[in-house]
Amino acid sequence: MADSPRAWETVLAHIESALIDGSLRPGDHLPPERTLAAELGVGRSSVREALRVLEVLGLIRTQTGSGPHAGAIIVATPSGGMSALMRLQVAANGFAVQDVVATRLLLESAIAADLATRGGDLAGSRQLLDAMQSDTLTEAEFLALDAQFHVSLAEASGNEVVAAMMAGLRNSIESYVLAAAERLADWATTSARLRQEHTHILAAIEARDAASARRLLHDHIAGYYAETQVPRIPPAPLADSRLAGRTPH
Amino acid sequence: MADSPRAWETVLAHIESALIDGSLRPGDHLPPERTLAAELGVGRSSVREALRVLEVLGLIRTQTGSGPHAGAIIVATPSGGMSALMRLQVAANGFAVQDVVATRLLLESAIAADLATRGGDLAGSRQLLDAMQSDTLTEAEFLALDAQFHVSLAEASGNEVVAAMMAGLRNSIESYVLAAAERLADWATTSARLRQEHTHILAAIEARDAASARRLLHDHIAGYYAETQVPRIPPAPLADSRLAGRTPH
DNA sequence: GCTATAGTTGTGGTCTGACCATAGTGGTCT
DNA sequence: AGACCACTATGGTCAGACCACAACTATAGC
Repeated sequence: MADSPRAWETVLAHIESALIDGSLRPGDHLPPERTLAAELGVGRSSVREALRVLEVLGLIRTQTGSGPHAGAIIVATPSGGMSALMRLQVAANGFAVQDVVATRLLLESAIAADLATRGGDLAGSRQLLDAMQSDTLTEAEFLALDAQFHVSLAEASGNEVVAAMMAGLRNSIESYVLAAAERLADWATTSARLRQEHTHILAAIEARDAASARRLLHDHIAGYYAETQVPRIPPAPLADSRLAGRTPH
Repeated sequence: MADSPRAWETVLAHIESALIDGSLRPGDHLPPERTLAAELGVGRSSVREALRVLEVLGLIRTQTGSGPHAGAIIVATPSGGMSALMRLQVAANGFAVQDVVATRLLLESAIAADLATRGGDLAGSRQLLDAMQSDTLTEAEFLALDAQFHVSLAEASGNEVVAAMMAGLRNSIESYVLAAAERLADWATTSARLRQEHTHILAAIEARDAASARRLLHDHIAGYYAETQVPRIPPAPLADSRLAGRTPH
C-alpha cells in the first residue's frame, strides 16, 4: 500500500472509486467511521478528515444518533460546496468581486436566452416574483428573495451545473450586495425598479424573446452594480489584484 | 461560546473572519495547529478538519518540517477546489456529464467572444497550440494539451472565476473525454481536425471577429461530443436522471 | 395486555496524548 | 572552512477515551 498519498486522501479516493463504479449512490449509507477506518487500515481521524471534506463539498450529510437515519449518507447538493468555495476564495482575494459579477452576468444572460428559446418551468420563479411585491419587506429580505429568484431561473433551465454555480456566485458576494443596498439613496425607488425589471424579464422569457430576455437580464444586473458602485475588494490596496495577475508557469 | 456549531466550523469561521478583515492574506502563515487549537479552545483534531477543508478548497497549502516554508500558508488556487468539487459531483451523479458539457460550451463561447472583443494575452494559448502540432503525441498527451489550451483561453480573458470554472469543468470529465477518444474510428483524422479548428479559433480571436470566434468554438466542442457520442452517465440506469430531476422541495 | 419509562446500543463529535517524518537550525568535530 | 550530527518545530497519524444523541429494547407499572 503506497502511503505517500496522505491517509485521508486514500479514504477520499476509496469513496470516489465506489461512487464511480456505482457501488455507492445517492441515498446510500457510508460505513461507520470506525469500520471504514479498520477496512482501510487508517486511523479514525484520517477517515474523519476525508468525511469533513466530502461534507463541505456537498457529497454527504452526517447525522448523529442511531437508527436508519444516522451516519453519513450520500447526497449530491453541489450548491453548498460551490458557495463555500467561492465565498472563501472571495474572502482570500482569490476571486475579485468584479470577476464574480462579470461571471454572473455572463451565465445568467445565457440562461435567460436559453429559457426563452427552449422553455422551462417558471412556476417557482413567478411565485418568488409575487412574494417580492410585498411592501413590508426589509432590504435583506428583499435581496434574499431576489437571490432565490435568480437561482430559480438557473434551476428552470434544467442545468444543475449552472444552477449550482449561480447559487455559489450569488452567495459569495451576498455581503457586498447587502452593503451596496445600504448605500442607495432611495431604496424604495430602486426596489420598485428591480421588481419591474424582474417582471419584464419573465415576460420576455415567456414570450420566447431570447434577445430581449438576454438584454433585460444583463441590464438588470449591470444596472444594480453601476448604481451602487460595488467597490473593488476593500482589503487589497495592492495594485496587481486588478487584472489577471496570472503567473504563466 | 455557542458550541452548537461544531468545533471545526468555529475554526473555519475564525479563519474566514481573519481573511475578510484582512489580517490574513495570501502568503501569510497560519499559526501552528497546536497554537490555533489552544487559542480557540478546541482540540487539535478539530483544527485539522478545518484545515483539511481549506486545503481541498485551495485556500491553504501545508508543508511539513521546520523553518519559514513549513506550516500552513494561505494561497488562493481555486482551480484545485473547483476540480475536486465537480469531479466528485459528477462521480456521485449530482452533475450530469451533459450538463457539464453544456456549461462548458456556454462559458467558453462567451470567453471567445469576449477575447475577440476586448483582447487579451494569447501567447500562452499560441504556445500550446504549437506544442499540439507534434505528430508523436499520444491521445492522452494531446488531450492534456487540449485541456490546457482551453483553460489558457479562459485565463487570457483575465477572469479568474471563469478560468477556475473552466479548469474544473474540464477536469471533472477528463475520463469521459479520454474514453470518448478511444471510441473514435480514426484518431489521426480527428486530431488533425481539432488542431485546425484550434488554429481557426485563435485566428478569429486575433482578427477581433467575435461572432466567428464564438461560432467556431461552439462547433469545435459540440462537434467532438457529437462525433464521439459521449455517453449519458453509465452507472445510472434510472430514467429520471435525464432532465433536471429537480425535486421542487 | 398496554403503555411509559429506563437502560442499551450504535453512531458521530471531540479531546488528549503519544509517536513518527520532515526540514530547517545551529553547534561540533575534523 | 567544510562536513556532519543533534536539536527543534512543524504537520501527519494513530489509539483510546469520553460525551451527545437517537433509535431500539426490556422492564415496570397500570
